This record gives sequence, structure tokens and C-alpha cells, in this order.
Amino acid sequence: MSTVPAFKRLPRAVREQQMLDAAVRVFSRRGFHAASMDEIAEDAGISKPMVYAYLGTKEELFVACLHREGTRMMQAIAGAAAPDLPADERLWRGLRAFFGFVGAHRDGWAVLYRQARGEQPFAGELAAMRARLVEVVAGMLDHALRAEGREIAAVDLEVVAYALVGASESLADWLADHPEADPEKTATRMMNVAWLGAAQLLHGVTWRPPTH
Amino acid sequence: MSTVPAFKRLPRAVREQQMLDAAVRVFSRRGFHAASMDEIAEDAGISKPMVYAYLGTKEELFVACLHREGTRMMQAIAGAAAPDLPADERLWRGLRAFFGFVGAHRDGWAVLYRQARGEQPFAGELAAMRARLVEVVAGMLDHALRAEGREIAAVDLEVVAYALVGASESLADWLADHPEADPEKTATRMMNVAWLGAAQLLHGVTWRPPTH
DNA sequence: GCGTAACCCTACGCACGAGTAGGTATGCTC
DNA sequence: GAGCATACCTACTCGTGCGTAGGGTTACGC
Repeated sequence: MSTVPAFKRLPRAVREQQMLDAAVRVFSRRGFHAASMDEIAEDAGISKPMVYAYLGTKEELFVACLHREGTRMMQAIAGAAAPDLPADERLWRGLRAFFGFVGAHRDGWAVLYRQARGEQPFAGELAAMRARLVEVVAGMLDHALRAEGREIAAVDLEVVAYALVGASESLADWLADHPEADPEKTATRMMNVAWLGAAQLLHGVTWRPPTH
Repeated sequence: MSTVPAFKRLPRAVREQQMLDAAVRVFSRRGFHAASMDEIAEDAGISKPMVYAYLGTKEELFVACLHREGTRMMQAIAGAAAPDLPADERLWRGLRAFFGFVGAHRDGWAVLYRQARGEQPFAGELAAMRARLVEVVAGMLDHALRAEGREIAAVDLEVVAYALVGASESLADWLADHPEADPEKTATRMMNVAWLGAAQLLHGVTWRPPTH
């Protein structure tokens, strides 16, 4: 008997996205280990074997979440920071996009950074993404430096970039925990710390340890 | 029959430290969840019920590790940054002590930051410690500001401090993953990023978002 | 209108690891 | 050297949750 459609039996592509949505929510709420596949399935309005059929084991599912959220974030940033702008403008737009993304996807951020960092199986995945970020930032700095006719050793550049990325991640955490905070304002503050320091470096000013 | 002592039957205080040593090692190697109490016990050269008798459940054990390592770190920093020095000197000494500690206690650092951050039960514990760090840094900045006859809103100060702490943590992670890197040099680099930017802020220079 | 493939379910097996019960040996006090 | 506390062990119980076996139902091609 043909009852109401009962909105079931959706095509695979749709269900996979629903599952990923649910997974991101649950992982972010409980953490990787405390999250159970049963809860994810229930949250997605589907039964467990379906999750296994489509997305594989728990680890694979988590990696899939990581990938989707990470890609979205990188796209948000890349889309905002056009490569033909001056360095400070690029940095500003990149930061604004970044904090905007975190503010809008607090769940995704929690999955991405708070969970993935601790668990060895995913640390590599995460490190690769961070490396791409660092590379982008280092590229900006290097570009600005050459425009000034200066150069810095590649290692130093990378470490500075690493510090900036770290500071941003830290503020992003802060933002995720303060729902009332304004992403734009946070980006401005980060820009103040980052750019004022970086600009000094770009102009050849450096700090040297006291010798005694 | 009195055989060789077989180095057993140690007083509680000693065994507790051995257990904590083992726990820090195993937690840092495996992560909180993947670490088993059996492995910790074995690594400590003792049987599992002893661990339960002395340090309690797995969570309590982890908190104990967190406490010990955290206290050691805070002491290392506090001992180095005497409060009567000028701000830049304090910051420098604090950073040097911090990176020195991380370089020497990579295991402890991994437990502290990589594990504790992700798992909700310990996030609070960790946040409290970080809050103390942020407070110290914010205090330095504030002190330096007043010396210059300036003031900044407390929130901004805290956020800047938060960013600096985050950048340091990030570089500490980097340091923990690069055994060949020199803690002192890392501290110098961090000082460059942190102080050059902060000094600008202290002198009233700020960056403002473009208005268009 | 009938096969076949995609979608979806209920119900289980099974390993792993936290925590404990219950007992033994060794040193310390008096 | 009797009594007692402390250090220590082997050997279990038992919940939890991952992953699967095996079977049902709807759509779609032909």
C-alpha cells in the first residue's frame, strides 16, 4: 500500500552528506572516542549499517569529515585572498575569511582542530592542512619582503608563519568558546598582533637576545 | 630465605612517582584513550591494582599527570621571569624558560597540550592553566603600558595575550616535533614576532581595517 | 510485470579494557 | 614473635561499542 512517502529512500549522494553533517555534529559534541556510531546513525536518521556501507569505519568516517570541513575552510580563505593584492590587504582578507568561517562553523572547527590534533591517526592529515596554510602565509611574507628588496632565511620565514598560524588557531579556539564574540573584531585584533610585528620584520627591524 | 632484595616493596611516595613517570610516557605515546592501564602498569614495573590503589581511575591518573607536568612548567617559567625586570626582559626570560621546558620534557608537553585539549573532561583543567599564563602575559603588557602612560581596554589586552600564548604553544608543538631544533633559537624567533608587534601596540601604533 | 540492483533494517558476535575481589608476603612496632 | 599495616599479586567480571550477517523492500530498466 502506498502510504505517504515517509521521506525515505534517498539517493546515495544525499544520504552521505546527511551522514557527514551528523558525524560532524556528534564528533564535535562528544569528541572522537566518546562519539558512538549508533549516535551518529541516529542523528542522521538512518541505521548503523548504512553508515558503514557508505563511509566505512569510524576512522574513515572521521577522516571524511576532516576532509570536507578542511576543504571548505581552505576554499573560504583562498576565495577571499586574491593573489594580486598587496600583502597586508591579503592577510587581512584571509584572516577575516578564516575567523568568519570559524564563527559560522563552530562544530566543524571543533572537529577539525580540537579532536584531530590529539589523536595520532589524524595528526598527519591535520599537519598537511596546516602546512598548506603556513605555506600560504609564508608566501605572503616572502612576497612582501622581496617587494622591499629584502630577504630572510626560509626557515625563519616558515617559523614566523607558523607562529602566526598558531596565534590564529588559538584565537579561533577562543572565538569558538565565546559565542557572543564578533569574528570581524577578532580578525582585526589578530591583524594588529600579526601585521604590526611582521611589518617590523619586513622593514629589517629585529630583536636580539641580550648578551650577558 | 633472604634472596637478593629484588628491588621491590618501595615506599608509596616513590612508587607513585614511578607510576606517574610511566603514565606520562604511555599517555604521550598512545594518547589518552589508546593508552591502557595495563600498559601503564607494566611500564611502571608494577601490577594494575597498585595503580588503582594509589592514583585512582584512569581519568584521575591523567589529571594527576596534568597537574604534575603543569606545575613543573609554571614553576620553570615563574622562576625565570623575576617580576622586577623590565617587560621585554621578563618576556624573553619567560619564553626561554618555556621553550627550554618543552624541549626537555617533550613527553610532558604532549600529554599536557595535545591530549588534554581534545578531551572534554580535561579541557577545563587545561583552560585554567592557560588562563594563568594569559594573565601573566597580559600583566606584563599592562605593566609596560602604564609605564608608557597609555592604556588599552582589558579585553583587547587579554586577546593579544591570548594570541601570544597561542603562538607560543604552536611553536612549542613545532619544537616537540623537531628534535634537532634549538629551544633557545625558537624562543628568539618567538620573541621577534611577539615583542616587535607588542612594542608597536605599546607605542600607540595600531592597524585599522580599510574602510571601503 | 519481472529481474536486478540499490537502499535500508533488526539483531547479533566479539574483543577489548576499566575496574575489583580476594589473597599473599614483608616489614614495623611493642 | 604476635599483631598489624602496608606493599603487592593473580585472576576474574562486565559493560560498552565497533563492525557484520542476513534478510526485507522499493525503484528502475527492459
